[in-house]
Amino acid sequence: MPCRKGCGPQWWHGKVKDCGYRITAGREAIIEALSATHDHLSAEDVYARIHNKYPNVGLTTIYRTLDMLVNLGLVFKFDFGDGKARYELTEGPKGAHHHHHLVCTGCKRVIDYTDFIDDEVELLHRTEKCLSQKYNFRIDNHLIQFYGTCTECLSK
Amino acid sequence: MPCRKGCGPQWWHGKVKDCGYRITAGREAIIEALSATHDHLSAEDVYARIHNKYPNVGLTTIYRTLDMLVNLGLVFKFDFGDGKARYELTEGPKGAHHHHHLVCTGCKRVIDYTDFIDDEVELLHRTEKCLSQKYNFRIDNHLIQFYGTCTECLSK
DNA sequence: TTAATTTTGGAAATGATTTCCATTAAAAGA
DNA sequence: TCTTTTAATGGAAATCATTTCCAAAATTAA
Ligand SMILES: [Mn+2]
Ligand SMILES: [Mn+2]
Ligand SMILES: [Zn+2]
Ligand SMILES: [Zn+2]
Repeated sequence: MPCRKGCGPQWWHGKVKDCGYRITAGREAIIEALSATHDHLSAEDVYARIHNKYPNVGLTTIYRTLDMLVNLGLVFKFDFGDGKARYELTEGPKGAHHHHHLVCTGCKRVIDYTDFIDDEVELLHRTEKCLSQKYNFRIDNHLIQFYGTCTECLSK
Repeated sequence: MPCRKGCGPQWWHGKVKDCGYRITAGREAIIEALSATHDHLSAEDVYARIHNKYPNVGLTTIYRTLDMLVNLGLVFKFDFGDGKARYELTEGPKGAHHHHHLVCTGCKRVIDYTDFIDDEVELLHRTEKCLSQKYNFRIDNHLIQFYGTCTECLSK
């Protein structure tokens, strides 16, 4: 018998519980917000998107939870140069959507791209293997970003 | 006749002047500090290294100058996750020393590496060409970083 | 020199993130 | 279900890197 809609065990519950953390309404809400978009949300963005449905989740909890999720590897934290940290799920319920970023230094807009992603990842893995050996450094993940000026900013 | 030691026109003067900026003692001091190391200095680090020789250069000037240098493309600004921005010359008087970074998420130590750098740069350029066309985005530079745990942190 | 303009440092403001701590809620057992 | 243990919470206050302001100083051009 299937559970009622929205009550089923979520794909991420395992990892959270395995690490000794509890499943709470706030945490559900935060992951729900991140799952619902491809945007790169700041902590306040998350707060704004959650607040109607979960008025009793405070900003502090959001910072704390995002931090926890980053440590668990469920969320990536980025600095796109606009003065606030931005977050994105590493993978959704449907699986990974591996991509890198194009960052406009003018307006701070961010574009996800996947072109050449396989080549990039392949090279990165090769490099990782070499580096981790040479420096005895355990590599968990990588970051690739291109910086420049977006269409909108160019036409000004 | 050669100029007195330390008084010669510096490699970076051209770019600064061309952009209408003046050459000042503070600016000399800041570039001097960055030139003297491969470390990734924060604004306060620069202040500390300069303060003896140039006691009248304030922290505000350092922030302002670093910002200017980043805009001129003479300096890179990084976020290695320790809560403060870190800076590094894009190229020294001897020319470019293109490298990428290995960042320890434990202790925030940063390792410069150049292994596979040519392959990386070649692939990045190929990708850049494609992306700039596809998204009509002018790409100025790129960032590659690997995150993980360094030797010291591993042995604990 | 003088005048016009940029640069400056220090104090104060800003704003994202953290810290504190008394209260609440989740989970595990009885 | 009730109880006990322990983790999680939110709101106020603190933190601290960076910015903003502005009158004074330095630089450049005339
Ligand atoms: Mn993205
Ligand atoms: Mn470096
Ligand atoms: Zn833009
Ligand atoms: Zn380390």
